[in-house]
Amino acid sequence: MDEPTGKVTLANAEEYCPGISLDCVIFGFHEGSLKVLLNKFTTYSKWMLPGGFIYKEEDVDDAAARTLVSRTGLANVYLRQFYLFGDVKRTSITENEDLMVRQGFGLEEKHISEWFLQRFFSIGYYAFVEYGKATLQSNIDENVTWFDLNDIPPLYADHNCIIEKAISNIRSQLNSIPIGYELLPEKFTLTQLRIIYETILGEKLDRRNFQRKILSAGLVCKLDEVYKKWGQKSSALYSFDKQKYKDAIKNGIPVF
Amino acid sequence: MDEPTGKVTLANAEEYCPGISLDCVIFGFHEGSLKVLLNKFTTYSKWMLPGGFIYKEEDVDDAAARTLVSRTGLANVYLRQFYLFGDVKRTSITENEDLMVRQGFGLEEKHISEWFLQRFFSIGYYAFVEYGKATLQSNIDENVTWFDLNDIPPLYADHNCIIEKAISNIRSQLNSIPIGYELLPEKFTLTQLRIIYETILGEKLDRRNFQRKILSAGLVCKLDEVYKKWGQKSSALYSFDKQKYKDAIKNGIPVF
DNA sequence: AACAAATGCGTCACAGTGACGCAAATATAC
DNA sequence: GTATATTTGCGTCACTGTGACGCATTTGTT
Repeated sequence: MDEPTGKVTLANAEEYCPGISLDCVIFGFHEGSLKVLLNKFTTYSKWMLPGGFIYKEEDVDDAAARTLVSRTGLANVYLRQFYLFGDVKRTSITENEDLMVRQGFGLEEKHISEWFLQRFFSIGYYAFVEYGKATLQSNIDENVTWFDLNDIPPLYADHNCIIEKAISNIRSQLNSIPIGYELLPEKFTLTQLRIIYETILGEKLDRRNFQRKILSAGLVCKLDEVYKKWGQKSSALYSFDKQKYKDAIKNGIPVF
Repeated sequence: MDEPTGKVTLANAEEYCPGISLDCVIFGFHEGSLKVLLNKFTTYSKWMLPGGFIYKEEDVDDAAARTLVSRTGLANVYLRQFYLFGDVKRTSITENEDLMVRQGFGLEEKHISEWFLQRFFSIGYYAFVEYGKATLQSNIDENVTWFDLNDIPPLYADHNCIIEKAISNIRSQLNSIPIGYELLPEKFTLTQLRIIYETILGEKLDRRNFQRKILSAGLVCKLDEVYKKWGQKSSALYSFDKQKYKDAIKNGIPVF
């Protein structure tokens, strides 16, 4: 399984589709690096991807959006299904037994253990959110925190693999994914945008060539303001042209 | 649900993961056009994508490969998962009731109807097979036939949408998918290869530019033989360089 | 014999790309 | 205060890939 939202979830197992869950790789950008949102049950040792189950009369995309709202408070977020993880060994029964017991259930509670300890499929989604707008919904049962993408601990089940797969998926489609538009605040510098691309691609990009390419795409426009304070020379701020962005998405024109 | 392999399947429902199935969009190339493999129960009116269920201790990829073997006799085929179809309304209960009755089951048979008439997820796979090597496994209960991609009838459930989604998916990744290598026989003409790309892209390509581009990729090599008989002038035959092809896949170099 | 269709080979202009140069602005070290 | 490192803004240059298209040749059809 992958990620109930507290003890209620397991107890209400019969409301959900059996044997299937979803996990979200939620990306944010802050202080020059990409972040991923993770959560952890206070009773359990490992961090997990924010996930959830699917109600019996609920579309999968809706379930994913619900999962996102429940962790970040954000709706209408860029959210895409990218893979179904369906190997038998992707979850471990002993790991799930441990989790179940720590959540306060006895292994002899058949209606729960039969539901929870079976083989689970998980639908992978990735999302881009504006870091500053997300309000992390931690509570007594669950911690929710951003982790630097370069500093992810060993996670529950195959969740490390799910993150890897999300990134390789994004990388291969980077030309048509509006990653910067979704991750950055309204005003941003081209260096910030470039770092996002460099992180996903895993390589340095030439600053001057990157700038030329971005500007020639015509989706960003230079503002009069400048961004000071950080490093050395003050740099120009840019903003996305929302209309041209919508046209680009609609017409399938490469975003980058 | 999507496609049992005869009456046995429904009767043995408890062997499979509930609520989830898989469907394969199997492409072939013959006589200048792309084909898709469809099958139909002799007792039922609509054609379907070849699909199947997943055994409780079986990886999803293995289940997809098993489905492919059962319809074409082919193993080790290029086969990729591309999407999970998870909308509540993707199947219709009345349509499935009809199918179930025509398969010889009564709606009052609870263990079957509860399993079969519930909401179903379906995992989409696409495959490329060499048309001439596939041996279609029709039998008394089921017909298996190639359909021209431009001549697909209205199918069971959302299977027309699944085909559309497969094509749009392939189109967006055409640069890194070895579609020609998998679909064509060992010796082929560049015109055949070009038709495949034109069909997927839905547009005409300039013959001379296409040829230049393919040859510059270095994955095909010209043979001494020529292909006669078809139209007018005899054309040169080409063949894929298997070693360079493997390197290209391994190193992630664009295939086209 | 004229014509249509397909192939093989080539040209040409243009846009995009990678690599890199250099001056100006700003913070830190001495 | 001066030197140095870092980052930004603007530009150059050579090369490649691409789209558009020309034209002779081969072969089947009328």
